[in-house]
Amino acid sequence: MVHFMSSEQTPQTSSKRQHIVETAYRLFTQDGFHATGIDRIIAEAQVAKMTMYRHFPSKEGLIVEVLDERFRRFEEQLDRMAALSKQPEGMIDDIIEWYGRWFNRADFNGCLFAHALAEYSSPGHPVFEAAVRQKESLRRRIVDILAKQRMSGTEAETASTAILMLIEGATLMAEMGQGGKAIDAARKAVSDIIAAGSRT
Amino acid sequence: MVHFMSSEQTPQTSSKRQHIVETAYRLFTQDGFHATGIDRIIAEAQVAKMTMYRHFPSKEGLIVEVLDERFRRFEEQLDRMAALSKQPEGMIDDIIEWYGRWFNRADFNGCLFAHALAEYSSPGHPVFEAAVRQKESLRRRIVDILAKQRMSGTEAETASTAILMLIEGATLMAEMGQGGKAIDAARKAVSDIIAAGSRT
DNA sequence: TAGGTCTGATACAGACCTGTCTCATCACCA
DNA sequence: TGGTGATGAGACAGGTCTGTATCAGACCTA
Repeated sequence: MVHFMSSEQTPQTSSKRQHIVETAYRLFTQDGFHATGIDRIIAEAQVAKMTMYRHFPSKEGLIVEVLDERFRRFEEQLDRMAALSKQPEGMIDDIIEWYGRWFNRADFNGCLFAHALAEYSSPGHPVFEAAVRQKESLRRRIVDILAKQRMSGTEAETASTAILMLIEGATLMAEMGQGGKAIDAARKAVSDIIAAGSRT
Repeated sequence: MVHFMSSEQTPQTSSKRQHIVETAYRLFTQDGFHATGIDRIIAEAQVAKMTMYRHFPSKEGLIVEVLDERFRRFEEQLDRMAALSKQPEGMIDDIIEWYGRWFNRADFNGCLFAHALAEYSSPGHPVFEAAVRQKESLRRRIVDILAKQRMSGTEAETASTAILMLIEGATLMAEMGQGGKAIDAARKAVSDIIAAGSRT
């Protein structure tokens, strides 16, 4: 019964592989992508270099996998949050508060996807595309929530863009140590935007 | 008449020095800070390595100088814009449109200050601090404009934070090729926020 | 026990990194 | 003309980078 490492995702993911991804995530978040070397990752993950290169084709491949893995977790958490709240009215506020709690975590260090855009800014680059996926998905979720609140399609497109921008801007402010103020302002701005959009 | 290179800013800035700063700015913007090596900068600026190291203490010092220089240009342009428009009512819209024109430039590649925060995320780091200066200055300008529109102090603090977040978020969206949509949404959101703030 | 797989450890190649040093040359100015 | 400072060119040191190769041992399963 010969079995090769099936490409991409194995049903039962190797624990070594997962550990490498988690360590890389932590280091990429702390120090950035270019500033974090493979040697550092394998040292802190306590695996051999060849173990890492057997699981990932290259550092770039590892970065994409880290982003995709974080994207999956992001989706799971938002799905869970959506399942909990019954009516759509408070869901955007819930997302804002969820970001606020994230900002207060000791290991918060900005949005890894936004940082990936900063370091790999070429459209078409696998890292760039992985980052864009997350931003597009978040905006799509906001559009759906606004639609459930009976906002019209064109209004929801515009409002969701504004709300996404507020979230991204708030994350940037949180990197500068002003997360609390940012969340307060975002909460109020979202309320103003939705009120204006529903008033039409 | 012996004259040393006076520290920091010489009245008549060396043209070599300025050329290095401009080349470094272009490369840092295109490829990021860590991904851009000194060798590349001096090759494209067509100066010797020692010329660069005589003008700047280190790569980090060059980065800070590039950011500070861009910050000065940023301030100058906003000052000029403020001097042109007579009444404060349209000034925030002017800033939004100004960002919109920037997004459409061929050499647009996101905000260098935001990228600096992504790559140097430690508070206290000179690069980090240089980036924070620009964001704080922009918010301060918005506060002043809102105050001139007779918005109350506490309202203006919150609204300016929201508007800054919209601008930063719009810049991120523009990096993903959605600058037009972002500007439209920002324009409307700013209008909603100011209307709600003034209605109080 | 035997064979195959995964892993750790480590050396290595080749490139690139920052920063220093030397030396020849050029421009300017007294 | 002679001196002075700025510059160009390039070697160099010492480190780090990504990625590959090799070999010995651990582990599991037939």
